[in-house]
Amino acid sequence: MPELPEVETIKNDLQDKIIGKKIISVFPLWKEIVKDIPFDIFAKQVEGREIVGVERRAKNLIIKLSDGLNLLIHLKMTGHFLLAEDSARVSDNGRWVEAKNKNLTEDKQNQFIRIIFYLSGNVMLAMSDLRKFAYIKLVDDKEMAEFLANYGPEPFDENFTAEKLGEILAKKKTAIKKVLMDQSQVAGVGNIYADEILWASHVHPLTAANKLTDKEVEDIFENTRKILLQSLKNRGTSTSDFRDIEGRKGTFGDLRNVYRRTDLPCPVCGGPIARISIGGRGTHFCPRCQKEVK
DNA sequence: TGCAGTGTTGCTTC
DNA sequence: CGAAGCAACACTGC
Repeated sequence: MPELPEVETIKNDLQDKIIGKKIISVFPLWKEIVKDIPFDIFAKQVEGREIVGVERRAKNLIIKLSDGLNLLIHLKMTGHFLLAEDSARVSDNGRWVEAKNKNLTEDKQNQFIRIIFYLSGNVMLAMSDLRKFAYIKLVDDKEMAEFLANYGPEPFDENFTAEKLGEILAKKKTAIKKVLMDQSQVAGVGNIYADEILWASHVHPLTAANKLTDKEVEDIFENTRKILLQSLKNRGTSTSDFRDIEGRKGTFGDLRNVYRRTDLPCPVCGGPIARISIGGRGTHFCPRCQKEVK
């Protein structure tokens, strides 16, 4: 589940590897990954363009192309990129075949390649996505700006403060867990980090957002930054599908305290972690440490 | 073995 | 209009 730290990891790696390269050609293994326009039109539009930047906003990855066009990419749950340098080729079943990149395909998660970009300098950029939820859209700068305007503040934006978060939460009377995961309120937090942030803040996930004390809001704000940064330093969470552009797993999963730890002991009090469903999502918390529901 | 669970977003329904 | 529910999909685990 690529959330902020996972998409940021991909962004950073891609910035080092693909900026300045030209898209020579695009090879589809599943054409429908490109939304809104036919694949052939898409291919014609992007071929020959230079990659001039890579950015992230919320969980979106944006690959900026020359002359104001952008690849707007959402990885949804199982999407990830794989980059291969030198003489890589692809077989018609979507698997990398050249020996140099064999380590990438031995991992089952890497075997669902849907599209490949052949770049200048013998670089091949593939997008893998087991569940076919991920998409690529071709948008110009104006459409991009309009789309991104729907999102809430970025956790690491210097203008985002505990006070700003407090103003957002005061307007919502639903469960804090839902608000944290709502991309139009706060950008980049998904199920894994919402559970971890609330545990670290000693806040029960069902607590109404507008009933939180100033102290709790401050804790949630601080822990959001702290946990996302810690995960970023660990190159994300790979408890299931996430891989970086070299096919490697992130290590934050080893550091998690509650997410997917149902019935295991809480690292602080030793009591069993509980699992409930909030908004249809599995939610993990410690009933002793996160007691109060207001 | 069949079927519930998994998770993000956006569309539909209330 | 806000909020809840579900579909999109494919694989895993019980």
